[in-house]
Amino acid sequence: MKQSHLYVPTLKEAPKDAEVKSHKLMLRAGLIKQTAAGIYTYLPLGLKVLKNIEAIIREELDALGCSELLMPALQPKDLWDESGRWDDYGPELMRLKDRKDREFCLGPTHEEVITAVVRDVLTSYKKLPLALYQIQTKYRDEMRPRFGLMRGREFIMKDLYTFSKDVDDMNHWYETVKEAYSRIFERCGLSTKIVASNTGEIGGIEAHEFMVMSEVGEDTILYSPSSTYGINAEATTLQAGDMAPDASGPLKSGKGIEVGNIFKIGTKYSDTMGAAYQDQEGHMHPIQMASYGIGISRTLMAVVEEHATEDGLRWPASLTPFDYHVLPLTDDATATDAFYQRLAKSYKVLLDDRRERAGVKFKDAGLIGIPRRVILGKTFKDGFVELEVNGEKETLTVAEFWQSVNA
RNA sequence: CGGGAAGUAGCUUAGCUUGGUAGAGCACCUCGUUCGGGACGAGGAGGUCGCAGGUUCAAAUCCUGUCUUCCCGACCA
Repeated sequence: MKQSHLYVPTLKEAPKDAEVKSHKLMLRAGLIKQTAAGIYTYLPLGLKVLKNIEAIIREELDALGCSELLMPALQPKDLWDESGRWDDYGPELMRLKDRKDREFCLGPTHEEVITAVVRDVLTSYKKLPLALYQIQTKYRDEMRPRFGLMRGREFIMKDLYTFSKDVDDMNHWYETVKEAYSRIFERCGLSTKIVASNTGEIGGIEAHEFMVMSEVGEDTILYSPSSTYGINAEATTLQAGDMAPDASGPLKSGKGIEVGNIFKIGTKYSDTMGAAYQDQEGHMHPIQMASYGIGISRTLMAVVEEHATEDGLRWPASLTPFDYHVLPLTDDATATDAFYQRLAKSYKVLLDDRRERAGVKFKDAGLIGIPRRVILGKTFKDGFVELEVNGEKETLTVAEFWQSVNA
């Protein structure tokens, strides 16, 4: 990909609206642009990373036997009346009317829709279990959007719903997805703590959240430094210094970014919306549901927050928008283009073909943070390139370079 | 929603106290010199000073209202 075609509007100075590191950097590196409070445009570079996160999620969930579908963002009030949440949800629900005055909302979550989608079909024990997920834009009319992608009014989320014949099977899915979530975040370069939480607006029996510990996090976490025990402070009367319930030592307190959550819902929606199946004896039972979310746009922000320096992004190999950033500093377009074409056969390559001075290219490359940088400079005509990986620079002959990249 | 702050060119901002019709840096266009870590010089383009009303001979500046954005808090799958 030629940089002149990609639209990467980098900024020397961050807009004054941004305060936290990740927000400033995402604006400066040309990943996002604010469109309204808590509403962002994902620019090409940011979108590429989002797609990489999504690909990891799809791989892990598909491996569990989950299937992807896509539900509408625009949802009729009728469904929310069935569950009772039209009245329960409060002003966070984005409500609107069509030209005939029929009421709708922009979905903050999709329990109602998914239940309506499956209830006519999942009427026999033979069709259970089932696990369906989507990646979709969600809407919440937040009182106070915050910190760029951290808390938006429109954000991208993966939501998964499982349908089970009994509590044991639901519990099995719950544990299986919990493990998959840990793998997903690990592959994204994030270390997460799993903490017990409130079941909140969705309702249900038990819930856990996946937290990335960070000083810009909005949740307060109590955790045991010597075990895996952790709990969201809003779900407990425990305090920092108290003995952990697993007796592993005194609890510590820290801030966390909630990047994922999992809920055992039980039968709240199957009861109110009539999702039931017949067992072998012909008896009716409500379907046991669970739901599982990953804030994809928030995960992007958490990755930036955790990995970036004050001066630039730093992408984990699994998420990087490009494998190589090629910076030609000479006028020999023919030779550099040939080099680029060859490398691009095997890798995702960003070629800085802009007619900019070397300093500008270096600064922008540092901002964008592609892990491997190839500099085609003064000595390129003599058969040398410079390879910079994680700030470590070495000079190679072109032949050595091709050998090293196996291309 | 309570408290605080701020809206002047794409970004950062000066000017506002003491009213006289807008200035800089970066970015952009032209020319020249530069040419490996955000170059320099000269010239140029770009602004309903968030919006509306009021005071005044005159408003970016004073007054009122309103919208927007950010921060703290409360709230929150």
